[in-house]
Amino acid sequence: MDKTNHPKLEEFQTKTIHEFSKTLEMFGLAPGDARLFITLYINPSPMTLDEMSEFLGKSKTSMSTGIRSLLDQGLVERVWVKGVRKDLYQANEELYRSFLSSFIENWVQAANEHKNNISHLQMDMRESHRTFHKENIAEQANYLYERTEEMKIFHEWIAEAFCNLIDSQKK
Amino acid sequence: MDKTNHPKLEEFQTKTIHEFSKTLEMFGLAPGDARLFITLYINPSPMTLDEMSEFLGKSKTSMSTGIRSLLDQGLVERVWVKGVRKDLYQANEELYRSFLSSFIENWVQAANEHKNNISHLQMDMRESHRTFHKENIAEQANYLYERTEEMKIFHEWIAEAFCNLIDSQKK
DNA sequence: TATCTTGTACAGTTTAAACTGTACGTAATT
DNA sequence: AATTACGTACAGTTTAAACTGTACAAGATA
Repeated sequence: MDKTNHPKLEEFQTKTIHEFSKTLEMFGLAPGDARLFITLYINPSPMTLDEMSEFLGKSKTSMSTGIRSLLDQGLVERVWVKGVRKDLYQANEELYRSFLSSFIENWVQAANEHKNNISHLQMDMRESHRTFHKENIAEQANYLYERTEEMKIFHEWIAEAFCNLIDSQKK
Repeated sequence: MDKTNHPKLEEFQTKTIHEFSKTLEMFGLAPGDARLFITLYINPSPMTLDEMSEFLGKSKTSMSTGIRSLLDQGLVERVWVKGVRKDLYQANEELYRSFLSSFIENWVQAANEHKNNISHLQMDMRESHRTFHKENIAEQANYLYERTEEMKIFHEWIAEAFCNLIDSQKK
């Protein structure tokens, strides 16, 4: 990490990565991506793929795909330094904002989407209502329908709760 | 699912499972566990391992380990029906409560734990402060320390935000 | 223009997770 | 007491994810 490094410092860096990684993984970030992100996060200056590769002891290809993934999630940004040919990357400033937009906003969006999909399912089910009644499986069908209704409410609650979380951070 | 079933109904059940599973997976539930949980959730009566096995098309062993996992997470409960030899299981009532206690409470706990671990790391780092200064890596070491400080605040925020989420549901 | 560098696509490999079938301990049935 | 039924431990298999090395395209350098 950076050019020179010291075994004791590196130990702390590794431990920090290990510890903080657990939290990010908890929220769905892949372990490898988490380690890569934190590596950038705790390094004072932007890093090249080769530097990351050396520090994490993984191939350059892994770093390339990992960085791509982090870029897509908005957790990392590319940085330009004139005179430097290699690509340089750094962790986006402000952990909260990154976290919020990368995870929580995605959850809200996904919750709404899944809810809509369930609504469409319900429409299809209503169309089959007569058939179910004829075949004497109305009980099961109705039960399923009730449950999908609960799922919709659940999704609404998720979306609302996490929206509030976003607002509470903005202020 | 139950004794008799109908292709059309089964199709809806499968689709419901597929759809709702995405949401539960988003919060860290393993795909297999999610499907199993939802199977129980949408079935009007408690199910045996054999019934789950047949419905999901997976081995009985898988069901056994899956159920164990769901029991540990408090998402499923065993149910007694006199005269029935086989173990019967059903999804815990109230999606919210299950969800809250199984996921969010765990997150809060984990966030606090990780924060404590980082605090301990910081103590160790302070002890190495002189060494770092001597070896001219004070800048990197200080930067790392600053970042761990931010991580602690981040963890506090996580814990608080999710605690509020729990409270907002209780009322 | 010819030569190096750098990032990434791709195929192949390693590693880990999910799943299955058999075999056995325990408890119910006869 | 003998037999059957049930759940799960365990070993082995299949499947998917993570990772690597080579090769190549695009851009910089000379």
